[in-house]
Amino acid sequence: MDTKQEVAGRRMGPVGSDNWHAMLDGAETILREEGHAALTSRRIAEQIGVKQRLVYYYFRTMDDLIVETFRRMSARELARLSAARESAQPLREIWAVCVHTADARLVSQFMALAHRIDDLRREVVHFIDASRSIQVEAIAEAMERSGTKSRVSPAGLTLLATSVALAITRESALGITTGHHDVRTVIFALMDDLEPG
Amino acid sequence: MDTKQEVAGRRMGPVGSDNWHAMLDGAETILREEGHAALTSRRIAEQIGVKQRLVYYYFRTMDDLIVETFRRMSARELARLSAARESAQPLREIWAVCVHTADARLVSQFMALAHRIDDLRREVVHFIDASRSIQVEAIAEAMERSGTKSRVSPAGLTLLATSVALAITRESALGITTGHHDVRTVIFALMDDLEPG
DNA sequence: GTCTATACACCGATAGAC
DNA sequence: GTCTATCGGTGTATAGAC
Repeated sequence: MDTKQEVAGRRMGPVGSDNWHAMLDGAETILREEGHAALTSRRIAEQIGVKQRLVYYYFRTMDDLIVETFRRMSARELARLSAARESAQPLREIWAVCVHTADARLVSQFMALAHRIDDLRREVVHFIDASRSIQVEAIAEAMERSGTKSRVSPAGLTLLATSVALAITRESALGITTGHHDVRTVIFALMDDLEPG
Repeated sequence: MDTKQEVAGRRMGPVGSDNWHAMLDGAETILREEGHAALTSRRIAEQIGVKQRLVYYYFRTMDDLIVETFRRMSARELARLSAARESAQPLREIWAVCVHTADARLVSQFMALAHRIDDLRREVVHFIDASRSIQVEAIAEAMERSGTKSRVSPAGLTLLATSVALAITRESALGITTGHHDVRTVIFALMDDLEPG
């Protein structure tokens, strides 16, 4: 994690260094608290106490920085999902990860940015594919182990669960709660069948 | 629809006039095709063939224009939902409205902007509340009429359906289709029970 | 009503010193 | 590695003529 880069003859800062991480931390904070409009090189520099020029020493463009921010975050999230997958109660743990760590605001900012930044869109697609794979495996295994029959395939159940998890976090952030409790009850009843104990 | 306004002594263009609508049309198009970053007064003026100054004759600020764009669009959407609600097959019609007209890109742009613009966030909350009311009523009535029993309340079913409808449109736009077919099958099976014919 | 012209702030990105 | 300084561009918004 100390690879120096050189792009088109320009000296670049080491990937994975303290400043590098600090800048991504700053980007995350700004995105979460102020939104994409405030995510500028100057704002990031101010946030972590360096000069604006330094941002361009570590990242070739602002878009690069944004993509890297998402990449680091999604890697972290996938690691959490993998860990949950291998826990004693995979389904409940995965549900907890989906509901508690997916910051709805951050997600909406990245989704909007993915519209414009092709590399980011590719990363988003990769993240959704990868996380869904983990979830589908977990559900398929739980169905087999518990002998539960369902009209819905593991892939279908996964889409259902992730959809409502995201909707619940998004709406909660907006102060909307209609139907949330009822859906949670259904999800937990389903998990009681699939993952007893 | 011809109310002239005056704000802080500044002459303002008539709400509902041709130019007023043209500007909102332009804003929608730009948001859909280029994203929020491209939504500027200059870009809108260019889009509809007027000078940039005119945008500020019809709208006090860009944020006002954005809020108005969402307001007009959500009113249109609510009208569609109401019409679907009173059709022969309300559930199927409402599902069609949710899946086909909710442009996932536009939604993500507005959600991201709502982070920053308080008035927009209020409009978004109002829209979600209003549309959900219509949907819950439709489902409750269908359950009663068909005598269908369900573990899930109408509000819960509504949240489930709207969540997956949005997820399906969003993911389709990204080229992801895992589980989509299976979930659609479940939804349609459910509607076969609730709304025979 | 619609325009020209413009003030002013801020942004991304780079050159080059230390 | 980190900095000062700066260029060129673009954004919001307003004053005031026609």
